[in-house]
Amino acid sequence: MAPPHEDAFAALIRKLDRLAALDDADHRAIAALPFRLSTARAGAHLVRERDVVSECCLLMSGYAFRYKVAANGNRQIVSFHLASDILDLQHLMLTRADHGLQTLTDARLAWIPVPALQALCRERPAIADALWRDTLIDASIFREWVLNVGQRDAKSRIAHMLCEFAVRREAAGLGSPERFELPMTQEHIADATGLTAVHVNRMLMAMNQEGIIERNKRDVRIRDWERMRRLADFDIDYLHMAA
Amino acid sequence: MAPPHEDAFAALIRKLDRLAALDDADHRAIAALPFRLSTARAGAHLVRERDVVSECCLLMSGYAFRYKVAANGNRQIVSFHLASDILDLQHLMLTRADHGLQTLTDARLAWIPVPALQALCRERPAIADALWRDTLIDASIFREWVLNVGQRDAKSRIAHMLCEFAVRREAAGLGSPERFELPMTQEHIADATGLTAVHVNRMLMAMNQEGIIERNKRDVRIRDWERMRRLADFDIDYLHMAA
DNA sequence: CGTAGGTTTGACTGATCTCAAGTTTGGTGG
DNA sequence: CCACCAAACTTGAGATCAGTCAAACCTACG
Repeated sequence: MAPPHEDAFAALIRKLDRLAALDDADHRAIAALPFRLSTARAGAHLVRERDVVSECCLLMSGYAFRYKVAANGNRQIVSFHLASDILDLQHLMLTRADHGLQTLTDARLAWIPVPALQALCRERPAIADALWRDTLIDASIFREWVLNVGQRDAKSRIAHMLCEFAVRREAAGLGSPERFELPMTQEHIADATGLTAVHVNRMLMAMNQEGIIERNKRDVRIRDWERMRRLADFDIDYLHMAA
Repeated sequence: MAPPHEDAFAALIRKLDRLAALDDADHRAIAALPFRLSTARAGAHLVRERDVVSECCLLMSGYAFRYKVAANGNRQIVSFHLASDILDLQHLMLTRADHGLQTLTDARLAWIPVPALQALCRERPAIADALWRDTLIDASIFREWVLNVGQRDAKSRIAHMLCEFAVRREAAGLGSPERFELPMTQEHIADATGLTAVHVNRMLMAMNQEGIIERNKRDVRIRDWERMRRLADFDIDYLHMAA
């Protein structure tokens, strides 16, 4: 196996290539970024709300999520992340974290100093464009989540979350969207959709019985993607993958 | 009264000044931006979902909102905007609109060509920083809205929306946060909080009776800001106004 | 093989929605 | 200036989706 940081920076470069027109000098500049490697166990807290952050975190393997906590103690997960995602890119400009960041599974991470990223943006405008674009897509996903949590019924919300996960996973080269293993518990799904774990369970059971998905614990197979897409009201445009 | 575009660009410059350290050359570059003025009546559609957009829209006076529509016909408002906000700054990088944009009141608008803004960002990095920062704060607000709609009960959601409106209004120099006139109907509030207009009405009546607010139609006075803040679970940090 | 975390199921509760009707208000044309 | 109209607001009664509480069941891991 190749040194882990080569792998991940390669994945990052592939991803940024899709976001803007990068040339060889851009690729070299990314590969030359300073970083600090670390590993984290499942459930590890990487950033806590209100922390002052001076590094951005590149997820090299595993899964993570961002969340906020309400005064009543309820947790809202605001996004899920997978390998090659830069978590908390907003700390390029906003130093105080407005949300927490936690791993879902064991993970490998590369921490990149914010000043190095800022310098990179100054020197390589195409990279700045790609990163800015990435944060704008992030925002588009949040808008879709506001819609999801605000206007769809329980079953559709869960279906939508699953569709998004399946599609992003595929886009990151992590395998087929038709069948995959969920890294999150039903409680995570509940906190991401504004439901309770009990109700998430009931809805998953129902989707199973209706023949839309086939499920064994965390293992999910989407049996009828078109019905799933309709149930979820899933329109891929908000992910801005093309154009 | 001064020519309207001088007013509004002045307000924009003041706002961007708060987001990054701009110098006189930056100010002049902003003032020199090409633009097209227009006016719109209340309820006018400025951008529709899926439109290909080649101008960014600066709101010079009045109020507007962004929204998405679910397959079941439900509308989710994802943000409210007021004078000096740049609406749809994401179109700097994402050409296809993933949501609609509509006025709440009569409004004056300045449309700035995207290529002019992109050139400005290349030439004046401090302005690029300010605009990027603005879009990141936008995203932070969306995260807070996901939390609001996903985890708070009806009364808190509405209170939170009102707190945010009051604070942003004041920050834009539009008057006191203790008393103001709402530009939106109870139906707009409902669509922003994931509730029905009927229930919004009941909750507003309740807040009235509890002495938290005093209300006459659209006119709102917050009688007890501290109780309001607690009810809303409103923590201003997510607006990233300082630092 | 014991245990903790995760999943599943059941019975009951309740916050919010739906439907429906009545009231108020602001704007418009006569 | 007034009368009218449509939109917005208010109120009530009943329905429902999702929450709560509680217990049982798995199963991976130490």
